[in-house]
Amino acid sequence: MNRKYTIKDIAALAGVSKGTVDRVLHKRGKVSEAALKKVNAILDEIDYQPNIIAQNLKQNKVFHICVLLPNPEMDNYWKRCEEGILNAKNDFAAFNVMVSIVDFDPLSTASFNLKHQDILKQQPDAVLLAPLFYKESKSAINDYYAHNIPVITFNNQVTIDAVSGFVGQDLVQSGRVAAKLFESMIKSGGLTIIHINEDITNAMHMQEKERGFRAFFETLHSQDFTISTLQVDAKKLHEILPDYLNKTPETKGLFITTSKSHLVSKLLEAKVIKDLVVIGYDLLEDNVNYLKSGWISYLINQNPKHQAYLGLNALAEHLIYQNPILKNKLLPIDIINSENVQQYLD
Amino acid sequence: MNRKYTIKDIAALAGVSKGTVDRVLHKRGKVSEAALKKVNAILDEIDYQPNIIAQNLKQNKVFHICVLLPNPEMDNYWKRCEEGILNAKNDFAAFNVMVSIVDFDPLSTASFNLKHQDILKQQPDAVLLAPLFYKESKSAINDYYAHNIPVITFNNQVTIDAVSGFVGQDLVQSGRVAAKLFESMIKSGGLTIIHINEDITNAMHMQEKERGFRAFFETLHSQDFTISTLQVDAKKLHEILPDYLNKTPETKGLFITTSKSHLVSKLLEAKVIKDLVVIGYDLLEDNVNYLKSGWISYLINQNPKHQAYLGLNALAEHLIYQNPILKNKLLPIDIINSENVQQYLD
DNA sequence: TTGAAAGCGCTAACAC
DNA sequence: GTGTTAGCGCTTTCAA
Repeated sequence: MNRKYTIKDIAALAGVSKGTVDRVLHKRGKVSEAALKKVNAILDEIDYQPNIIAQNLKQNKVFHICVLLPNPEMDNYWKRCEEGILNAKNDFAAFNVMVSIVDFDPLSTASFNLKHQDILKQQPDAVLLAPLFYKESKSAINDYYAHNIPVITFNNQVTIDAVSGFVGQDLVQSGRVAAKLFESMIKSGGLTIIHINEDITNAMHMQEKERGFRAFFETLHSQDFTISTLQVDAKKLHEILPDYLNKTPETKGLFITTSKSHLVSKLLEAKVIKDLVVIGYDLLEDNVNYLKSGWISYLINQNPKHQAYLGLNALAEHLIYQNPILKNKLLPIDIINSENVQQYLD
Repeated sequence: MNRKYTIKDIAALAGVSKGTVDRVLHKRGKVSEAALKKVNAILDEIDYQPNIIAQNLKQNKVFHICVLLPNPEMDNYWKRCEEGILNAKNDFAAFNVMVSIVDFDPLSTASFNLKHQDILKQQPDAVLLAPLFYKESKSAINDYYAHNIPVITFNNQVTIDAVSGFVGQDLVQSGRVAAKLFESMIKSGGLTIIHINEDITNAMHMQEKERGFRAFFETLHSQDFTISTLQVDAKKLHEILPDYLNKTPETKGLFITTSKSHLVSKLLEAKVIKDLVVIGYDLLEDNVNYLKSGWISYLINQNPKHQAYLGLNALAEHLIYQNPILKNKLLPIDIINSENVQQYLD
């Protein structure tokens, strides 16, 4: 009674062979009206759950998933993504899922295109993609679609029907989270959104965060806050920022829309500019250190590791179990301070 | 070349039969010196990974896990645990893992003992346990240990060697997180820790949170804050709290150590007592509503659903794959405000 | 001490 | 149209 029904059971109950049951279940091959009825009658009564283990064993297929990822050596952020991918790879090794990471130069669209072609040639069963470059990614996704290869994107969203799913965060909402944190710490004054450009790949990210941030204060209808935006190149930060702060003494908070808040904190520390609330993104080592020493008040965790893990996970389960792929998997926007950071690092 | 080695391959390479390979791999049965050497020589050269799918299929075992849980109808908190359990149950249904939830009355140790005996009689393969009552839980865990049944506890920690593992949060650290949040919002004044007792089962929880909270301010070495503790019965809150606040006008913040912060907010709302920072626990519906309307500043998420899910997950993977059980799995201490609450509810 | 063979549940090729 | 059968990788029983 504990045992689950098998096709053998059903065959016996319906008075037909296992083959016929299989044909009914999967609507493959020809089945007579009479047999169809008998089998369906049994299926209606019992709760048949196919044994996926046996299914998998029989198929004995090797699934191949490619991951198109910015070179993890270039940026700690992608390193953490890689960790998530390796975790998932490990989890599914027993299910004959092979994972190859193909990395491209995050500063070069040419490199992206090249590596994309490499993957296409390999004819993988599915692709996980960090779509850094909007136009190129769109074109790549269409290529995969044409080859019937499901694609999940993570980190950056590319709105295109050819993509099977997305794993990431609501960036507009993430701007609102930062805004709310400022509002809880500061009663009034100037808040400056700082976009630190190292390359152009984050442009969309930064814009959406700014949008959410400003929207929050607009709905507040408060005259107490003034919001400004400062767009600055990472290399020029050390000249521009101190100057800016001198000219705007009413500034009480800095919202850094990328993971480079440690650059800002380093400057503030060097010039001993205290009493500024700094909120940034991502648990990079430098950021965490400044969080612990108080130069950064909060970090918002984009959870790159988990994003990548979930993306690969979804693809693997899709291939193995035919699980449908969620169109949009939005992860929580984690608020991190010096006291809860440790558990997020593990 | 993509295919993995099978015992058949090894048998062929070593010039023995599959049976012998199996005996060597699992050290079962008698194997001649010569055969042992040959097989081991092959095993040293290749990277053999047993096919867990086939292993599982062959064993065709149904695993039975019992969950001893406070009745989910009594408290929304346990309801969320139940959801996590059902999720995990669903995930492992394909692997012949059966999960039975056995609920006890969270106000009665007698009920706990009774249900524990019920489970013992069922002789499950593993047990997930919410050890509400310290003494009784300890005794129950010892019983399971005597029957060689692995036990994972969640939510409450019971320090005893007979337990296989624990999934939960560092409660002392969680008190520190709350303290840090207050410190970021309030420059000086009185902070009151409120323990709302409905029953005695949370006593340990509350004490540890208080310990972390006070420790944070002690290491601050600041004279700006005074910390007090208020222990109050839920039914008497409406008389005692307003009185207390009247007598201590310096009070700037309330730290509610249980999930009952909505009771406090309800009172503050009714009496229109604003400008008090309230921090509480858990994403119960009432709490979330007060968070959104601003009567609660932050909630700390204990993530009961995920705790239960991970506990069951660990037991299932232990039974299926013989995965070792982590002694202590500490979950992140999530900081929730009105802007990031949504994603945590999904 | 060892090999051969059956069988877990399912699929697919093959007779009839 | 339908039943039979072989086989996925592994375990286990049974002879030898």
